[in-house]
Amino acid sequence: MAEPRARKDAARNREAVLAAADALFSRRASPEDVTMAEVAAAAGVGKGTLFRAFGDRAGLLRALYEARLEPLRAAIESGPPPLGPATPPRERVPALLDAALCFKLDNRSLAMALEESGGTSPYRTEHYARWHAMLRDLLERIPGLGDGDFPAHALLAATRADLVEHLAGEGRAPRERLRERLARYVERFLDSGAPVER
Amino acid sequence: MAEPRARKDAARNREAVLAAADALFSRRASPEDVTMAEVAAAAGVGKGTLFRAFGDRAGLLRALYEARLEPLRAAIESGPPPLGPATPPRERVPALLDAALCFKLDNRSLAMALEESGGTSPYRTEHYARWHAMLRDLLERIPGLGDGDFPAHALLAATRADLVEHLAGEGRAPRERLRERLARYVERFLDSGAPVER
DNA sequence: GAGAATACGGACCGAGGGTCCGCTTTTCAA
DNA sequence: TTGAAAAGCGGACCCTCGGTCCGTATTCTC
Repeated sequence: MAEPRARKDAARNREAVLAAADALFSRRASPEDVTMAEVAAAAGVGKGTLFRAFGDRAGLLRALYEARLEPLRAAIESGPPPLGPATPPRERVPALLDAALCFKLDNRSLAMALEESGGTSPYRTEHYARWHAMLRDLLERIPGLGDGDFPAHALLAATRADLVEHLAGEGRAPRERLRERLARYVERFLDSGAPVER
Repeated sequence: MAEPRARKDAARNREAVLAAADALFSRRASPEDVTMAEVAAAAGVGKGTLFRAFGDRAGLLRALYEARLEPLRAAIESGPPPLGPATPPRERVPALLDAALCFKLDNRSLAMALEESGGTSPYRTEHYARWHAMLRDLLERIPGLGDGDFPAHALLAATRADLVEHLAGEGRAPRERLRERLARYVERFLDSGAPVER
């Protein structure tokens, strides 16, 4: 369990790789054509080092993703409203989905690489489980909506990386327009079933 | 433009490949581990033939998918209600989405292979464009719902192959339960915004 | 400062998608 | 019917890429 603490050259190289990969994925259009050898070269490191540090391609992607996700995660777990835990579910759900969308917009190629690129299903990751569980719980706390499990999946599916890419890529729809459209969609769903107000 | 008509051995081989691939993809758990060489071998054909007939892996997948989709497509374009064109939008939308879900359930590995496996975005395919356009138009014909473009994407996203696989795979949720959950979700969306009746 | 532990890196491997080209089959016009 | 050009065949071959291996270099510990 306890990590025996990394040697300092190992730590340095790990950071170098992370930085290099980060840069490469931002620069390149398609995540497919960033090769592991390239990442290693860009980081000034051998392939062996890269693979020892991250296990395999998926591991590198996951580490990168997790790193970029960190601030958002913090904001959700202990930040101020509307993302933080003090927000009532009815407002927090749209806020979370908006945040997810923005994250995908800001990290398009990386998100694509992780969610789509072969082999590993995006639904089997730990962070998807977190998002889904949180959303499900919030939904079930909103009166009038019943079971939140499927809706949570369905709403998250509306923010999937390749859909976002499809809608935002090539200068199709500007960021704000997309956010608005998603917001309207979510709102419509939340308003249904519970004609509480008005 | 005009296809110069295929030679008969070419036609025969094309069918053989299609059949072999169909069988292989049904048999195998993950689409990833059906190799092109394998397909060729199973069809009793050389790799060259396979690639000449379908261009590349994605082409083969597309052709297979299109073939399996054909009956459904016919039912939608000219069949009886609730899928056919005579159905009023309010009932046709749920019917279409249910049909999409069932199709994914019945063709899990193939759908996974096509939608997910690297390179080509599932959103750039011609058949996605058809589904989306149809759904969008229907939605916009339902009073009270405004722009149907994004909702059409979002609703279709709820039937994506890997999500379906995630929910149905490993004997998690039985077919009927999934259909019901999707139906409820769609219904909730359609009921909102337009408190027409009641 | 010595020895053990750990990490380095790039040569190497295997798999799989895709191509090439000499040979066979089909087609079609005479 | 026939013969030659067009179309197709197939599997050896190539190349890229993820991943491994191992002799060498660096770091840690005492």
